[in-house]
Amino acid sequence: MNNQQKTMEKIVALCKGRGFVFPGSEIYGGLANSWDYGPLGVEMKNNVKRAWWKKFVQENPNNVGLDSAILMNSETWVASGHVATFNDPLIDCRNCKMRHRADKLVEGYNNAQGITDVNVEAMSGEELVAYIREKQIPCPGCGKSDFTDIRKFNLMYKTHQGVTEDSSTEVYLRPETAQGIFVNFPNIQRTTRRRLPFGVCQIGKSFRNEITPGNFIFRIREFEQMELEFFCKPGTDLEWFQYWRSFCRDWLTGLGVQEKNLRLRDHDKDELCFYSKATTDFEYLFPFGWGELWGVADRTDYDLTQHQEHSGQDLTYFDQEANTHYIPYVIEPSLGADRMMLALLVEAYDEEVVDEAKNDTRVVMRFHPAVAPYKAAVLPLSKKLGDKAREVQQLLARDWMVDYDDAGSIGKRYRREDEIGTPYCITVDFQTVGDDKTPADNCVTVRDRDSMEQVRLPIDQLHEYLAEKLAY
RNA sequence: GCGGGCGUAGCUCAUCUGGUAGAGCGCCACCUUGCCAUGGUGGAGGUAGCGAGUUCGAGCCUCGUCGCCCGCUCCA
Repeated sequence: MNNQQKTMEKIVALCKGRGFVFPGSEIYGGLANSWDYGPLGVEMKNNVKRAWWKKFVQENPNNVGLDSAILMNSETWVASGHVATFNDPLIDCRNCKMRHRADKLVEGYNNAQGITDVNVEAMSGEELVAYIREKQIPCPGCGKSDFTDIRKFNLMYKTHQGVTEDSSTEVYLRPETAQGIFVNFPNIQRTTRRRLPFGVCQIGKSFRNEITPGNFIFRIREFEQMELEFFCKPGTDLEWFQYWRSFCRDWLTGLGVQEKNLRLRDHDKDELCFYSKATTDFEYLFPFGWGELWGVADRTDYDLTQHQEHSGQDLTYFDQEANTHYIPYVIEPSLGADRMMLALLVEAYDEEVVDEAKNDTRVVMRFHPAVAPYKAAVLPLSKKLGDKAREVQQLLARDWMVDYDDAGSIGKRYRREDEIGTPYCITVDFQTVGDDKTPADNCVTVRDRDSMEQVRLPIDQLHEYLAEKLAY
């Protein structure tokens, strides 16, 4: 099955039907583009985050973790540039209803006309509108020049700190987790006594009031990021950029993302953000097309320099060897946890035709064991075997999420587990417990989701067997 | 924000030109010594998004409202 055959409809239906992801606030009619992770979804998401943390923090000698606050001093966002640049002056064409960014409209017009003596970036909203009307700049959509006034769209969520709205301080919900790392750079460097290079990892929610969210959990307004800010000596940054670029790629493929569904796209000079020296987008082939999954950027010393200027604090690093102070350069691999979830859901989705004549297909989620919501399921062949089966489940539950299902035929239960991607099914049968004629053999049958092979082994070897299979 | 579409059981849908809602699947219980959906019996579950109007009567017509989906603008 290729990724175009795995339609978003199928993915969304499976997620809703099995408890991975539900539409947010559903009983009230929903809230556009908000999604809740259900019992299976939260297990899987936790697994994704745990896998990331393991590779990027636990096993990495250079990196440490952080969990900074969502609400930050508003000056943070002035320094980072978000207050200025997360504001888009949008304007609508009254004739064809197309929406444009006013500054881009003027820029495009000036470029076409060869006008170079106008500084668009310095113009206010009123000036932009006046300019557009004076020059009768045409709408790229329909050619007419009949525009509304500018409406400001700030992509940052704003709220108030303090009990009454009017007398309190405006604060923003962070639009990225990165700034929490930058402002803590001196604290972390001092308390961990790290020398460059070192990195700080953080997983957390961010909020962007996107004008157009969509595609299920691909673009949502409340999302979770897994970010690393890797601080290094100026001049070594491009080397580290390459290092993290391939490190990230290995992590993805290690979790089962196929090379053919992944492409690394380097930004050319025009596309680069104002702060960035080099950026690579990791793009995944979603059912709706290629979409950004991971951005690896060389942010230079932009952020720390900005914070040093705005805060008045010294954010330089003292290099013992060179006996000099400097502001480190930063490599930022930034990954969306929700996008990673979606990519893994798409990657795992598979349909098998069991019997063409009967039009019988089954859905199998071929998750990497590390991200599968349940690592195993215990299925007693009969409800009479419930006591023993529960015992087996409890034995394994100390270490893993293990499902238990005794409802319906055994075949139906295998299918249910296949559909939620459980890698191993363990059946307890009458030989396990024995009866009047035959003694108990204390063995269970373990069935592998992908190979469909069955292994019969003693219960006291089960834990060890699974531990080996599930090692990540 | 604009344009288009949609809103009947958990899911997929039916209900002929308006006459007080049905099916399949799923789910649950019991029976079945039963290893890869589709044995048997029984059962739960819908004031047709919400509100108003027209009508003797509205899921079906009209208006409003809420919400969702698709497209566009945007995604330092």
